[in-house]
Amino acid sequence: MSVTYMTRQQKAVLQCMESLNGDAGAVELAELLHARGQSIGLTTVYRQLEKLEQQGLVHKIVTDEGARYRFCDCRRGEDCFLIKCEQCGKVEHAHCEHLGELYGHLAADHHFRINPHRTLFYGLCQNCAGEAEA
Amino acid sequence: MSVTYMTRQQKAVLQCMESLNGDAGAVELAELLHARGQSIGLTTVYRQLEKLEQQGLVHKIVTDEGARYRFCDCRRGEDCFLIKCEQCGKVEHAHCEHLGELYGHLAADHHFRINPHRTLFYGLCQNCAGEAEA
DNA sequence: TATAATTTGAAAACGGTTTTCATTTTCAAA
DNA sequence: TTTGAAAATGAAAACCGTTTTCAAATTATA
Repeated sequence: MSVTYMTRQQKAVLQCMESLNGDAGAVELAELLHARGQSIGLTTVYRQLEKLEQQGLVHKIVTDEGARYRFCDCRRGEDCFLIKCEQCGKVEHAHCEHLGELYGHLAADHHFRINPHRTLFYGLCQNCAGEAEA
Repeated sequence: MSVTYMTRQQKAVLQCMESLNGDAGAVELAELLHARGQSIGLTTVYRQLEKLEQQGLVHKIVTDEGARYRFCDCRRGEDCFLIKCEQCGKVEHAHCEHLGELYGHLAADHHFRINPHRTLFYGLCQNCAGEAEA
């Protein structure tokens, strides 16, 4: 990035991701931008998302129904995780204080260095697990 | 499944998955079957994989480059996990005795019931992590 | 048999993503 | 300021894994 300026489109995508609560798909994001009066081609949205991902500002989460992107406001290290409910489909972001230990163990003893920001757990969320029991 | 017979194609897909060491994509599997002299349409391969998945015999793992399927020989409960190396792209299957604890904790204290067979960790495998350090 | 139900597979559709390429914008040099 | 090179944009087309469609083939049941 030896570039000194930011294009209108770059700013728009970054801002939109920053203000985003949760995650969004690329097409969804383009629609959001259009709704806000920003004219941006879908191709450019993809390109900017890729850049932001490379800079570590945005995380790309691949699910069974396409990629989702979320702004990384997570400065809490390795204790955050993403889970997609297999029933209702929602992707949630949560924290667990034991995750760091596990990842440390996986690195030290199993030689796997986990990237928490792309790792996606599948399972049942509280709501759906509750319904399943009832 | 109130059906008493198995079609030639059903048998072929099941056998192929059973004999598979590791995981394969649907197209890959169809090619494998053709190479073995089995004539099967790609559509049927997809359909059989879906059936096998519903029966719990085969797991579908969604990665950043399409779905992969693997035969479930895992009777070891919740200690197995799947990890895709972000560098070399290989999906590995490994075991960790601490995973069960974590999943228990996530269920009890965070109300998330994890499905270990679909959950995919991203990170670096031993090889690639070694190279990164050197 | 005859008929109904299931399975198959080629072709078409689908949907998210990437590529292409001509145009526009920006930067840096003159 | 021009001017020419480099970078960014975006519409259209290509891509690719997957799903749908539908007519033909297979199998079960009457």
